[in-house]
Amino acid sequence: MKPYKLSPEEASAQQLWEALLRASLSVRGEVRELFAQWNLTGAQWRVLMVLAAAPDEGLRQSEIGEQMLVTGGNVTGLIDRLEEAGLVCRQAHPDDRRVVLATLTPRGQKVYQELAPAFFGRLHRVFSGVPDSSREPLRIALGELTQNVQDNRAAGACSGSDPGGPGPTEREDVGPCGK
Amino acid sequence: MKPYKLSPEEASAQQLWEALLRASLSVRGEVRELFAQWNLTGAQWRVLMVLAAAPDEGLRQSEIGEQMLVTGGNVTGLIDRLEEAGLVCRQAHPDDRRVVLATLTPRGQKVYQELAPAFFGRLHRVFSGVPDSSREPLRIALGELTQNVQDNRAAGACSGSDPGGPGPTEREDVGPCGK
DNA sequence: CCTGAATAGTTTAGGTATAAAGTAATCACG
DNA sequence: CGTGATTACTTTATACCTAAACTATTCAGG
Repeated sequence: MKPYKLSPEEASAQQLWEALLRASLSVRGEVRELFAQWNLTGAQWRVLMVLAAAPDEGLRQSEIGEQMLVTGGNVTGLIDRLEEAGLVCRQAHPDDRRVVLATLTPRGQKVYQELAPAFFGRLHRVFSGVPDSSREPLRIALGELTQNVQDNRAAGACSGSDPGGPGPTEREDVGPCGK
Repeated sequence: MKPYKLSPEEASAQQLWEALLRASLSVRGEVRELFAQWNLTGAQWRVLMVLAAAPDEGLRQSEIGEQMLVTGGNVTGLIDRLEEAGLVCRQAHPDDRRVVLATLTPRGQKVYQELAPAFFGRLHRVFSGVPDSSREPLRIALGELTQNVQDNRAAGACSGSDPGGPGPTEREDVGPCGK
């Protein structure tokens, strides 16, 4: 198995990506159990946070999706479950009947208020190993990375900056185990 | 809606977590379309990478799960689909009949060899905005963060370092929309 | 007004992920 | 040897997430 020799820059990018992925997976796992105590999931908590920071009239589902970087179909399901749990409520937009405005119910606000200290406290402990002096640079670097990806995406959508043709898309004639 | 006043350290942790999450989500999205051209997903590609770097006899499913930071049940499904696609093959362990060894089929090796340059190249472009001088510190910081989480988890499992009692776990008496 | 394009949300199909329960094989030890 | 605990994997139930197709509404011109 010749292991595809990476160039130095590619290797560095790969290591960075691996580290980024593992870090985010680890933190995700670390806070998951906390949410479980409130019968919540990470995604549901994220919706609560977004709505808690939103104006009183609430947010469109599309706005929630943008802030969470998830698709509209996903938001539909998320709000479905939160509505069923009585934490969020859908209201019709007064001027545009296509739009759904989501707001926290009193119950949702209560859950947010109660869980917030535990959540942010846990997060504080998780990140306690990162020295104060490293936090700003780290945050900046991650923000620039995110921005970079989004810019590349916007640019690549118009100009054909991807010369390589697409790979084989079919997958018939499945061979047996290689031995 | 009083917005739960965060302490400065909590706010800094929250910003870091938000930046980390958004960065990893962005990169994930960026490479997704590349995999789609090969009828692959990000998770499936990750399995191929792990197996490509593995010894010839292959890896146990549990080892794959450890490297990917996912549960065993997840690995079962992943390997199921890759096996069905003819990219991976399950073999019995010669000495321990509980163990399944997963290896790349010739077809799987071929797909890996073909997709690797495109993948690492795209990754290189994604991370091109991160200056060389920042990469090592960034990687180190992310690695320490991951380590920190895992240590905390191991420690917290034994000693009761989590004083706060669990929150309300029930969710009946759902109230109507708060207006 | 009418019609076609755009927009907001929902639905559907399929892959990803967990926790928890279940099955089969191995191991430890009396 | 046999039995209970452990280990490796699978199964089940549920939630997350995407892309793509669909519905309903609004908007822009003619």
